[in-house]
Amino acid sequence: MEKISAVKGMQDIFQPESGLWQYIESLIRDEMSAFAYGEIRTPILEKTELFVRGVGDATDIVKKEMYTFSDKGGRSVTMRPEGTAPVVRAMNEHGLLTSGDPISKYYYIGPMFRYERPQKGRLRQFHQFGVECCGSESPYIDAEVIQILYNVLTKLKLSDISVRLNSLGCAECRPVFRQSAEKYFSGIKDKLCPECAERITINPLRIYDCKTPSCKENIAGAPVILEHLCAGCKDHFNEVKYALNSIKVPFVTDALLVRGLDYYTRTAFEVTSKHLGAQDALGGGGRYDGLISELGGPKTPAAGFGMGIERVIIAMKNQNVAPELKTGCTAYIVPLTKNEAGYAFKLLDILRKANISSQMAVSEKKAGAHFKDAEKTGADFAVIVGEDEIKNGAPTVKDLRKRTQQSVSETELANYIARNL
RNA sequence: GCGAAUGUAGCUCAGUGGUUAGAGUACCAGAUUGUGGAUCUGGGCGUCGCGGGUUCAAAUCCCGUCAUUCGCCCCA
Repeated sequence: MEKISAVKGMQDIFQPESGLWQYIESLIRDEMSAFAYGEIRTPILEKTELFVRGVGDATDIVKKEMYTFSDKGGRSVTMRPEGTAPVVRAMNEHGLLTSGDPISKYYYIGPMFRYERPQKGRLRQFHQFGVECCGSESPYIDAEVIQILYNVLTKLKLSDISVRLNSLGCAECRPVFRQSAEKYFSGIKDKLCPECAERITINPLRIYDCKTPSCKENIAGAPVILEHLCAGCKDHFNEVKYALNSIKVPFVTDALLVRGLDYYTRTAFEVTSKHLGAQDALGGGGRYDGLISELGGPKTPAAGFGMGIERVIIAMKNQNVAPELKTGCTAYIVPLTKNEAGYAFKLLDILRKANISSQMAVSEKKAGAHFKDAEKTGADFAVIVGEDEIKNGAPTVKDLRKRTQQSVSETELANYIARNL
Protein backbone atom coordinates (compact mmCIF):
# COMPACT_ATOMS: atom_id res chain seq x y z
CA MET A 1 0.00 0.00 0.00
CA GLU A 2 1.11 3.49 -0.72
CA LYS A 3 2.04 5.67 2.21
CA ILE A 4 -0.17 8.66 2.85
CA SER A 5 1.69 11.87 3.57
CA ALA A 6 0.54 14.98 5.38
CA VAL A 7 -1.17 17.71 3.40
CA LYS A 8 1.25 20.13 1.75
CA GLY A 9 2.48 22.85 4.07
CA MET A 10 1.17 21.14 7.20
CA GLN A 11 3.50 19.64 9.77
CA ASP A 12 3.47 17.01 12.46
CA ILE A 13 5.00 18.02 15.75
CA PHE A 14 6.16 15.40 18.21
CA GLN A 15 8.77 14.78 20.86
CA PRO A 16 11.09 16.43 21.61
CA GLU A 17 9.80 19.33 19.49
CA SER A 18 6.42 19.28 21.20
CA GLY A 19 8.21 19.92 24.50
CA LEU A 20 9.48 23.17 23.07
CA TRP A 21 5.92 24.10 22.12
CA GLN A 22 4.74 23.39 25.65
CA TYR A 23 7.55 25.52 27.02
CA ILE A 24 6.60 28.45 24.80
CA GLU A 25 2.90 28.09 25.49
CA SER A 26 3.37 27.98 29.23
CA LEU A 27 5.61 31.04 29.14
CA ILE A 28 2.89 32.83 27.17
CA ARG A 29 0.19 31.78 29.63
CA ASP A 30 2.25 33.02 32.57
CA GLU A 31 2.81 36.34 30.87
CA MET A 32 -0.87 36.69 30.00
CA SER A 33 -1.81 36.04 33.57
CA ALA A 34 0.51 38.86 34.64
CA PHE A 35 -1.24 41.16 32.17
CA ALA A 36 -4.68 39.94 33.26
CA TYR A 37 -5.77 38.64 29.88
CA GLY A 38 -8.12 35.66 29.74
CA GLU A 39 -7.96 32.91 27.17
CA ILE A 40 -10.46 32.65 24.34
CA ARG A 41 -10.88 29.62 22.09
CA THR A 42 -12.92 30.08 18.97
CA PRO A 43 -13.82 27.60 16.21
CA ILE A 44 -11.38 27.00 13.38
CA LEU A 45 -14.22 27.20 10.88
CA GLU A 46 -16.12 30.44 10.39
CA LYS A 47 -18.55 31.78 7.85
CA THR A 48 -16.60 33.04 4.87
CA GLU A 49 -18.37 36.35 5.13
CA LEU A 50 -16.61 37.07 8.45
CA PHE A 51 -13.21 37.28 6.81
CA VAL A 52 -14.40 38.94 3.63
CA ARG A 53 -15.90 41.73 5.71
CA GLY A 54 -13.38 41.72 8.55
CA VAL A 55 -10.05 41.25 6.83
CA GLY A 56 -11.06 43.04 3.67
CA ASP A 57 -11.84 41.77 0.20
CA ALA A 58 -8.95 43.75 -1.29
CA THR A 59 -6.36 41.87 0.77
CA ASP A 60 -4.25 39.03 -0.57
CA ILE A 61 -5.48 36.84 2.25
CA VAL A 62 -9.08 37.06 1.13
CA LYS A 63 -8.39 37.25 -2.58
CA LYS A 64 -6.27 34.13 -2.89
CA GLU A 65 -5.15 32.56 0.36
CA MET A 66 -8.23 31.23 2.12
CA TYR A 67 -9.26 27.62 2.60
CA THR A 68 -12.87 28.14 1.62
CA PHE A 69 -15.38 25.43 0.82
CA SER A 70 -19.07 24.63 0.99
CA ASP A 71 -20.27 22.42 3.79
CA LYS A 72 -22.94 19.80 3.26
CA GLY A 73 -25.64 22.38 3.81
CA GLY A 74 -24.25 24.52 1.01
CA ARG A 75 -22.92 27.23 3.34
CA SER A 76 -19.62 28.81 2.44
CA VAL A 77 -17.19 28.30 5.32
CA THR A 78 -13.53 29.20 5.72
CA MET A 79 -10.74 27.87 7.89
CA ARG A 80 -9.60 30.92 9.82
CA PRO A 81 -6.61 32.67 8.21
CA GLU A 82 -6.13 34.97 11.19
CA GLY A 83 -7.40 35.37 14.72
CA THR A 84 -8.76 38.86 15.12
CA ALA A 85 -11.99 38.63 13.14
CA PRO A 86 -13.14 35.43 14.92
CA VAL A 87 -12.39 36.88 18.34
CA VAL A 88 -14.31 40.04 17.53
CA ARG A 89 -17.18 37.95 16.19
CA ALA A 90 -17.28 35.92 19.40
CA MET A 91 -17.22 38.97 21.64
CA ASN A 92 -20.02 40.60 19.64
CA GLU A 93 -22.05 37.44 19.66
CA HIS A 94 -21.81 37.08 23.44
CA GLY A 95 -22.41 40.72 24.20
CA LEU A 96 -19.04 41.38 25.77
CA LEU A 97 -18.69 44.79 24.21
CA THR A 98 -21.64 46.58 25.67
CA SER A 99 -20.59 50.10 26.50
CA GLY A 100 -19.91 50.67 30.16
CA ASP A 101 -18.48 47.18 30.60
CA PRO A 102 -14.82 46.87 31.52
CA ILE A 103 -12.36 46.44 28.68
CA SER A 104 -12.31 42.94 27.18
CA LYS A 105 -8.84 41.46 27.13
CA TYR A 106 -8.31 38.06 25.57
CA TYR A 107 -5.50 35.96 24.14
CA TYR A 108 -5.49 32.86 22.00
CA ILE A 109 -3.05 30.22 20.81
CA GLY A 110 -4.05 28.10 17.88
CA PRO A 111 -3.71 27.05 14.24
CA MET A 112 -4.38 29.37 11.30
CA PHE A 113 -4.67 28.37 7.66
CA ARG A 114 -3.57 30.11 4.50
CA TYR A 115 -3.30 28.58 1.07
CA GLU A 116 0.15 29.80 0.15
CA ARG A 117 3.31 28.40 -1.36
CA PRO A 118 5.21 26.96 1.61
CA GLN A 119 8.79 27.97 2.33
CA LYS A 120 11.00 28.60 5.33
CA GLY A 121 8.81 30.20 7.99
CA ARG A 122 5.68 30.01 5.88
CA LEU A 123 3.24 27.15 6.15
CA ARG A 124 -0.34 26.45 5.18
CA GLN A 125 -1.19 25.50 8.72
CA PHE A 126 0.74 27.61 11.19
CA HIS A 127 0.16 28.65 14.76
CA GLN A 128 -0.37 32.05 16.24
CA PHE A 129 -0.38 33.49 19.66
CA GLY A 130 -2.45 36.65 19.63
CA VAL A 131 -4.10 39.13 21.92
CA GLU A 132 -7.08 41.40 21.41
CA CYS A 133 -7.87 44.24 23.74
CA CYS A 134 -11.27 45.79 23.05
CA GLY A 135 -12.99 48.79 24.51
CA SER A 136 -10.45 51.55 24.77
CA GLU A 137 -8.64 53.98 22.53
CA SER A 138 -6.11 54.84 25.18
CA PRO A 139 -2.54 54.92 23.83
CA TYR A 140 -1.57 52.92 26.91
CA ILE A 141 -3.48 50.02 25.42
CA ASP A 142 -1.41 50.25 22.24
CA ALA A 143 1.72 50.32 24.35
CA GLU A 144 0.53 47.43 26.51
CA VAL A 145 -0.15 45.26 23.50
CA ILE A 146 3.27 46.00 22.02
CA GLN A 147 4.85 45.37 25.39
CA ILE A 148 3.26 41.93 25.63
CA LEU A 149 4.75 40.86 22.32
CA TYR A 150 8.10 42.36 23.22
CA ASN A 151 8.12 40.71 26.64
CA VAL A 152 7.23 37.28 25.33
CA LEU A 153 9.96 37.39 22.69
CA THR A 154 12.49 38.70 25.17
CA LYS A 155 11.61 36.12 27.78
CA LEU A 156 12.12 33.46 25.16
CA LYS A 157 15.66 34.88 25.01
CA LEU A 158 15.37 36.20 21.49
CA SER A 159 17.68 39.07 20.71
CA ASP A 160 18.32 41.15 17.60
CA ILE A 161 14.63 41.88 17.33
CA SER A 162 13.31 45.25 16.33
CA VAL A 163 9.93 46.81 16.89
CA ARG A 164 8.87 49.01 14.01
CA LEU A 165 6.08 51.46 14.65
CA ASN A 166 3.88 53.63 12.48
CA SER A 167 0.56 55.38 12.52
CA LEU A 168 -1.87 54.88 9.67
CA GLY A 169 -4.29 57.61 10.67
CA CYS A 170 -7.99 57.36 11.33
CA ALA A 171 -11.27 57.59 9.46
CA GLU A 172 -10.80 61.36 9.28
CA CYS A 173 -7.24 61.87 8.13
CA ARG A 174 -6.55 58.67 6.25
CA PRO A 175 -8.96 59.32 3.35
CA VAL A 176 -7.43 62.75 2.85
CA PHE A 177 -3.95 61.32 2.81
CA ARG A 178 -5.04 58.45 0.63
CA GLN A 179 -6.27 60.87 -1.94
CA SER A 180 -3.00 62.73 -2.13
CA ALA A 181 -1.09 59.44 -2.29
CA GLU A 182 -3.36 58.29 -5.09
CA LYS A 183 -2.73 61.52 -6.92
CA TYR A 184 1.03 61.26 -6.49
CA PHE A 185 1.28 57.65 -7.62
CA SER A 186 -1.05 58.14 -10.56
CA GLY A 187 1.43 60.70 -11.84
CA ILE A 188 4.25 58.16 -11.85
CA LYS A 189 2.18 55.10 -12.63
CA ASP A 190 4.47 53.89 -15.42
CA LYS A 191 7.45 53.82 -13.07
CA LEU A 192 5.79 51.42 -10.63
CA CYS A 193 5.73 47.64 -10.79
CA PRO A 194 2.54 46.14 -12.28
CA GLU A 195 1.16 45.16 -8.89
CA CYS A 196 1.68 48.61 -7.46
CA ALA A 197 0.10 50.19 -10.51
CA GLU A 198 -3.01 48.21 -9.64
CA ARG A 199 -2.78 49.17 -5.98
CA ILE A 200 -3.08 52.88 -6.76
CA THR A 201 -6.84 52.73 -6.74
CA ILE A 202 -7.41 49.62 -4.64
CA ASN A 203 -5.14 50.43 -1.70
CA PRO A 204 -2.38 52.96 -2.39
CA LEU A 205 -1.00 52.58 1.13
CA ARG A 206 0.30 49.15 0.26
CA ILE A 207 2.69 50.66 -2.28
CA TYR A 208 4.75 52.02 0.59
CA ASP A 209 5.48 48.46 1.61
CA CYS A 210 6.63 47.26 -1.84
CA LYS A 211 10.11 45.79 -2.00
CA THR A 212 10.63 46.18 -5.71
CA PRO A 213 13.75 48.41 -6.06
CA SER A 214 12.15 50.68 -8.66
CA CYS A 215 9.11 51.24 -6.47
CA LYS A 216 11.28 51.90 -3.44
CA GLU A 217 13.01 54.74 -5.29
CA ASN A 218 9.72 56.32 -6.24
CA ILE A 219 8.34 56.09 -2.75
CA ALA A 220 11.09 58.44 -1.64
CA GLY A 221 9.26 61.44 -3.07
CA ALA A 222 5.79 60.34 -2.03
CA PRO A 223 3.76 61.99 0.69
CA VAL A 224 4.26 60.36 4.10
CA ILE A 225 1.27 59.44 6.24
CA LEU A 226 3.01 60.49 9.45
CA GLU A 227 3.15 64.05 8.18
CA HIS A 228 -0.53 64.10 7.31
CA LEU A 229 -2.02 62.85 10.54
CA CYS A 230 -4.84 64.84 12.07
CA ALA A 231 -4.20 66.44 15.45
CA GLY A 232 -5.92 63.60 17.29
CA CYS A 233 -3.88 60.90 15.59
CA LYS A 234 -0.66 62.85 16.00
CA ASP A 235 -1.23 63.18 19.74
CA HIS A 236 -2.20 59.56 20.02
CA PHE A 237 0.94 58.43 18.22
CA ASN A 238 3.13 60.61 20.42
CA GLU A 239 1.50 59.23 23.52
CA VAL A 240 2.07 55.65 22.38
CA LYS A 241 5.75 56.45 21.88
CA TYR A 242 5.91 58.17 25.26
CA ALA A 243 4.32 55.17 26.95
CA LEU A 244 6.74 52.77 25.30
CA ASN A 245 9.70 54.89 26.32
CA SER A 246 8.51 54.99 29.90
CA ILE A 247 8.61 51.19 30.14
CA LYS A 248 11.79 50.96 28.10
CA VAL A 249 10.42 49.01 25.15
CA PRO A 250 12.78 49.92 22.31
CA PHE A 251 11.26 50.76 18.93
CA VAL A 252 11.92 52.63 15.72
CA THR A 253 9.32 54.59 13.84
CA ASP A 254 8.98 53.47 10.26
CA ALA A 255 6.80 55.75 8.19
CA LEU A 256 6.68 53.12 5.43
CA LEU A 257 5.25 50.34 7.55
CA VAL A 258 1.85 49.30 6.25
CA ARG A 259 0.17 46.09 7.21
CA GLY A 260 -1.58 43.72 4.86
CA LEU A 261 -4.90 43.69 6.62
CA ASP A 262 -7.38 46.43 5.91
CA TYR A 263 -8.72 46.93 9.40
CA TYR A 264 -5.80 48.75 11.00
CA THR A 265 -6.19 52.37 12.10
CA ARG A 266 -3.70 54.60 13.88
CA THR A 267 -1.03 52.36 15.42
CA ALA A 268 0.53 49.65 13.25
CA PHE A 269 3.59 47.71 14.34
CA GLU A 270 5.69 44.77 13.40
CA VAL A 271 8.47 42.89 15.17
CA THR A 272 11.19 41.43 12.99
CA SER A 273 14.21 39.27 13.72
CA LYS A 274 17.58 39.13 12.01
CA HIS A 275 17.60 35.40 12.63
CA LEU A 276 14.87 34.47 10.21
CA GLY A 277 15.01 33.98 6.47
CA ALA A 278 13.04 35.95 3.94
CA GLN A 279 9.98 35.76 6.18
CA ASP A 280 11.44 37.92 8.91
CA ALA A 281 8.36 39.03 10.84
CA LEU A 282 7.84 37.35 14.20
CA GLY A 283 4.63 39.18 14.81
CA GLY A 284 2.64 42.25 14.00
CA GLY A 285 -0.52 44.06 14.80
CA GLY A 286 -2.01 47.38 15.62
CA ARG A 287 -5.15 49.27 16.42
CA TYR A 288 -8.44 48.54 14.72
CA ASP A 289 -10.98 51.09 15.85
CA GLY A 290 -13.38 50.44 12.99
CA LEU A 291 -13.48 46.67 12.80
CA ILE A 292 -15.92 45.86 15.56
CA SER A 293 -18.67 48.08 14.23
CA GLU A 294 -17.83 46.88 10.72
CA LEU A 295 -18.72 43.40 11.98
CA GLY A 296 -22.02 44.55 13.37
CA GLY A 297 -20.95 45.30 16.93
CA PRO A 298 -21.10 48.54 18.90
CA LYS A 299 -18.62 51.19 17.89
CA THR A 300 -15.64 50.00 19.95
CA PRO A 301 -11.95 50.86 19.64
CA ALA A 302 -9.49 47.96 20.00
CA ALA A 303 -5.90 46.84 19.48
CA GLY A 304 -4.09 43.54 19.17
CA PHE A 305 -1.40 41.50 17.46
CA GLY A 306 -0.57 38.05 16.16
CA MET A 307 2.72 36.23 16.64
CA GLY A 308 3.89 33.25 14.58
CA ILE A 309 4.97 30.41 16.82
CA GLU A 310 6.82 28.47 14.12
CA ARG A 311 8.84 31.55 13.29
CA VAL A 312 9.66 32.13 16.93
CA ILE A 313 10.93 28.55 17.06
CA ILE A 314 13.09 29.05 13.98
CA ALA A 315 14.62 32.17 15.51
CA MET A 316 15.17 30.40 18.84
CA LYS A 317 16.97 27.55 17.13
CA ASN A 318 19.08 29.87 15.02
CA GLN A 319 20.11 31.74 18.13
CA ASN A 320 20.65 28.58 20.15
CA VAL A 321 18.31 29.67 22.92
CA ALA A 322 15.92 26.73 22.75
CA PRO A 323 16.10 25.05 26.17
CA GLU A 324 17.32 21.48 26.54
CA LEU A 325 14.27 19.46 27.39
CA LYS A 326 14.38 16.13 29.14
CA THR A 327 12.43 13.47 27.33
CA GLY A 328 11.71 9.88 28.15
CA CYS A 329 11.01 8.23 31.44
CA THR A 330 12.57 7.77 34.85
CA ALA A 331 12.28 4.02 35.24
CA TYR A 332 12.42 1.32 32.59
CA ILE A 333 11.21 -2.04 33.84
CA VAL A 334 12.83 -5.09 32.34
CA PRO A 335 11.27 -8.51 32.86
CA LEU A 336 14.00 -10.90 31.75
CA THR A 337 11.57 -13.43 30.33
CA LYS A 338 7.85 -13.45 29.80
CA ASN A 339 7.51 -15.44 33.03
CA GLU A 340 8.30 -12.27 34.95
CA ALA A 341 6.09 -9.95 32.90
CA GLY A 342 3.12 -10.23 35.24
CA TYR A 343 5.08 -9.24 38.34
CA ALA A 344 6.89 -6.53 36.41
CA PHE A 345 3.55 -5.08 35.34
CA LYS A 346 2.54 -4.85 38.97
CA LEU A 347 5.77 -2.98 39.82
CA LEU A 348 5.06 -0.66 36.90
CA ASP A 349 1.69 0.14 38.43
CA ILE A 350 3.30 0.88 41.81
CA LEU A 351 5.76 3.32 40.23
CA ARG A 352 3.13 5.05 38.17
CA LYS A 353 0.91 5.50 41.19
CA ALA A 354 3.87 7.12 42.90
CA ASN A 355 4.00 9.49 39.93
CA ILE A 356 7.32 8.16 38.68
CA SER A 357 7.42 8.24 34.90
CA SER A 358 7.82 4.59 33.96
CA GLN A 359 7.44 2.11 31.19
CA MET A 360 8.02 -1.59 30.76
CA ALA A 361 9.89 -3.55 28.12
CA VAL A 362 7.36 -5.70 26.35
CA SER A 363 9.47 -7.26 23.62
CA GLU A 364 11.58 -10.32 24.31
CA LYS A 365 15.24 -9.47 23.96
CA LYS A 366 18.34 -10.41 25.80
CA ALA A 367 19.18 -8.30 28.81
CA GLY A 368 21.88 -6.26 27.08
CA ALA A 369 19.50 -5.12 24.38
CA HIS A 370 16.98 -4.06 27.00
CA PHE A 371 19.50 -1.75 28.62
CA LYS A 372 20.27 -0.21 25.27
CA ASP A 373 16.58 0.47 24.81
CA ALA A 374 16.35 1.89 28.33
CA GLU A 375 19.17 4.28 27.53
CA LYS A 376 17.53 5.32 24.27
CA THR A 377 14.27 6.15 25.96
CA GLY A 378 16.24 8.40 28.28
CA ALA A 379 15.55 6.38 31.42
CA ASP A 380 17.61 7.00 34.53
CA PHE A 381 16.92 3.61 36.10
CA ALA A 382 16.34 0.09 34.88
CA VAL A 383 14.28 -2.12 37.16
CA ILE A 384 15.28 -5.71 36.51
CA VAL A 385 12.88 -8.52 37.24
CA GLY A 386 14.17 -12.08 36.91
CA GLU A 387 13.60 -15.36 38.66
CA ASP A 388 15.67 -14.40 41.73
CA GLU A 389 13.99 -11.03 42.11
CA ILE A 390 10.57 -12.60 42.24
CA LYS A 391 11.75 -15.20 44.72
CA ASN A 392 13.03 -12.43 47.02
CA GLY A 393 10.23 -9.98 46.37
CA ALA A 394 12.94 -7.44 45.57
CA PRO A 395 13.70 -6.19 42.05
CA THR A 396 17.20 -5.09 41.11
CA VAL A 397 17.38 -1.37 40.48
CA LYS A 398 20.17 -0.34 38.18
CA ASP A 399 21.25 3.28 38.00
CA LEU A 400 21.96 3.69 34.31
CA ARG A 401 23.98 6.85 34.81
CA LYS A 402 26.30 5.51 37.52
CA ARG A 403 26.24 1.95 36.22
CA THR A 404 25.63 0.65 39.72
CA GLN A 405 22.83 -1.61 40.87
CA GLN A 406 21.16 -2.66 44.05
CA SER A 407 18.45 -4.97 45.27
CA VAL A 408 15.48 -3.00 46.60
CA SER A 409 12.38 -4.43 48.25
CA GLU A 410 9.11 -4.05 46.43
CA THR A 411 7.70 -1.76 49.11
CA GLU A 412 10.74 0.51 49.04
CA LEU A 413 11.01 0.65 45.24
CA ALA A 414 9.22 3.94 44.56
CA ASN A 415 10.90 5.70 47.49
CA TYR A 416 14.32 4.46 46.49
CA ILE A 417 13.98 5.74 42.95
CA ALA A 418 12.53 9.07 44.03
CA ARG A 419 15.38 9.52 46.50
CA ASN A 420 18.13 8.73 44.04
CA LEU A 421 16.72 10.59 41.07
C1' G B 1 0.53 32.59 -9.19
C1' C B 2 6.14 32.98 -10.92
C1' G B 3 11.47 31.29 -10.68
C1' A B 4 15.37 27.75 -9.15
C1' A B 5 17.39 23.40 -6.85
C1' U B 6 16.76 18.54 -5.06
C1' G B 7 14.43 13.44 -5.00
C1' U B 8 19.08 6.55 -4.44
C1' A B 9 18.96 1.92 2.30
C1' G B 10 15.35 4.08 8.48
C1' C B 11 18.96 8.69 8.40
C1' U B 12 23.23 11.52 5.82
C1' C B 13 24.94 11.00 1.10
C1' A B 14 28.31 8.75 -3.16
C1' G B 15 27.39 6.79 -7.84
C1' U B 16 27.02 11.54 -15.16
C1' G B 17 25.17 5.07 -20.43
C1' G B 18 27.85 -0.95 -19.18
C1' U B 19 28.01 -7.20 -14.44
C1' U B 20 24.21 -8.63 -9.05
C1' A B 21 23.60 -0.15 -7.14
C1' G B 22 27.62 1.60 -2.90
C1' A B 23 29.71 4.08 1.86
C1' G B 24 29.00 6.01 6.69
C1' U B 25 25.52 5.73 10.44
C1' A B 26 21.49 3.33 12.60
C1' C B 27 19.23 -1.56 13.06
C1' C B 28 19.35 -7.16 14.04
C1' A B 29 22.18 -11.60 15.53
C1' G B 30 26.60 -13.67 17.64
C1' A B 31 31.55 -13.39 20.28
C1' U B 32 29.32 -12.11 26.04
C1' U B 33 23.42 -18.70 27.98
C1' G B 34 21.01 -12.26 33.59
C1' U B 35 23.76 -6.55 32.35
C1' G B 36 23.92 -0.82 28.07
C1' G B 37 29.13 3.66 26.17
C1' A B 38 34.47 -0.16 23.07
C1' U B 39 36.05 -3.91 19.55
C1' C B 40 35.40 -7.88 16.13
C1' U B 41 32.29 -11.21 12.99
C1' G B 42 27.96 -12.02 10.26
C1' G B 43 23.02 -10.18 8.39
C1' G B 44 18.41 -7.58 5.72
C1' C B 45 19.24 -3.01 3.91
C1' G B 46 16.42 -0.65 -2.11
C1' U B 47 9.20 -0.20 -6.61
C1' C B 48 17.01 4.33 -7.57
C1' G B 49 9.87 9.66 -6.33
C1' C B 50 6.16 8.17 -10.24
C1' G B 51 4.86 7.63 -15.63
C1' G B 52 6.43 7.57 -20.50
C1' G B 53 10.39 7.97 -24.27
C1' U B 54 15.56 7.29 -26.55
C1' U B 55 19.03 2.99 -26.46
C1' C B 56 21.54 -3.55 -27.42
C1' A B 57 21.74 -1.42 -22.36
C1' A B 58 19.00 4.07 -18.13
C1' A B 59 19.83 5.64 -11.09
C1' U B 60 22.54 8.10 -15.19
C1' C B 61 20.02 11.13 -21.33
C1' C B 62 14.94 13.44 -22.94
C1' C B 63 9.68 14.70 -21.85
C1' G B 64 5.86 14.82 -18.40
C1' U B 65 4.18 14.47 -13.45
C1' C B 66 4.30 14.50 -8.14
C1' A B 67 6.80 15.75 -3.67
C1' U B 68 10.27 18.52 -0.80
C1' U B 69 13.29 22.78 -0.20
C1' C B 70 14.85 27.80 -1.25
C1' G B 71 13.58 32.54 -3.35
C1' C B 72 9.68 36.19 -5.59
C1' C B 73 4.95 37.72 -4.03
C1' C B 74 2.56 38.10 0.60
C1' C B 75 2.57 37.56 5.60
C1' A B 76 2.92 35.12 11.19
